[in-house]
Amino acid sequence: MNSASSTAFKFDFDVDEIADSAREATDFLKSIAHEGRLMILCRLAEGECSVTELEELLSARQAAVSQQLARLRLEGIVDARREGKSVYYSLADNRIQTIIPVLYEMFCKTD
Amino acid sequence: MNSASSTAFKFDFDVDEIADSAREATDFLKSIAHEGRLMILCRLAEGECSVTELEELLSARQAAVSQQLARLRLEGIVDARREGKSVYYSLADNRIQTIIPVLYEMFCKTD
DNA sequence: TTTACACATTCATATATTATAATGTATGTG
DNA sequence: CACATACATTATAATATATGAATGTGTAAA
Repeated sequence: MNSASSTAFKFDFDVDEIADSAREATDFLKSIAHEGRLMILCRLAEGECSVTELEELLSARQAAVSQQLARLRLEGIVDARREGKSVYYSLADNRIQTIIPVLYEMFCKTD
Repeated sequence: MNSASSTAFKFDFDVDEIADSAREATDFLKSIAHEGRLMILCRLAEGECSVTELEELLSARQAAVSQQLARLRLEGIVDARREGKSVYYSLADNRIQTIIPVLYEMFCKTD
């Protein structure tokens, strides 16, 4: 009697399935739940840009920015493209495009 | 030349302001970026329920559930109401109601 | 090919999060 | 009152995550 989808709650699918989705969702949320990464993603939502520009935007050191970018890259959230000396990053995951406006509405609306 | 809203990016508000919003947003995201907490919030989105029910839903120990609930309570995300022996939790933050359907759409849609 | 720049990676350390176990408190029941 | 149930809190240990310093790599220009 563990993952019984018998009664008790109104979910129309079983608990394991919810748990899987929850896991995916939290992985995603964790990767954007970081001040620097979120700012990077907000910036990238407006179009690709270089590491240097992100470095200035965040007033952070290059290594720190690069590290966050690496994480986002590994998770398939952003893409990197080299052009000359610079590397340009852009969004690779549509879910970011979906959630950014929602967050913007919640936290950046001046009313 | 720190919080210069001079040029360079297309943001129509300055960097400090973005950083503040980003901070608020990431605090919020962090509090929902946890498998157990997210499942709790999904459940509460359907209506209030007791700790025992949550305990069963998550197949987690009471202490663990209580701890996550405490965190959500402290952050003002949920409310608790005592009725007899049981304590019933419910959502106290509209932003949860806003974001849950978005996440559901992203991660739970069976297509 | 040397130098400089733009960026990535590695590693050590600090910090935050989480699970577990033990204990405490409030409520209801016989 | 004695006891069971429902939940909270605390301390602790394990683990994950972030930060910083140093070093490595690829590219371009001289």
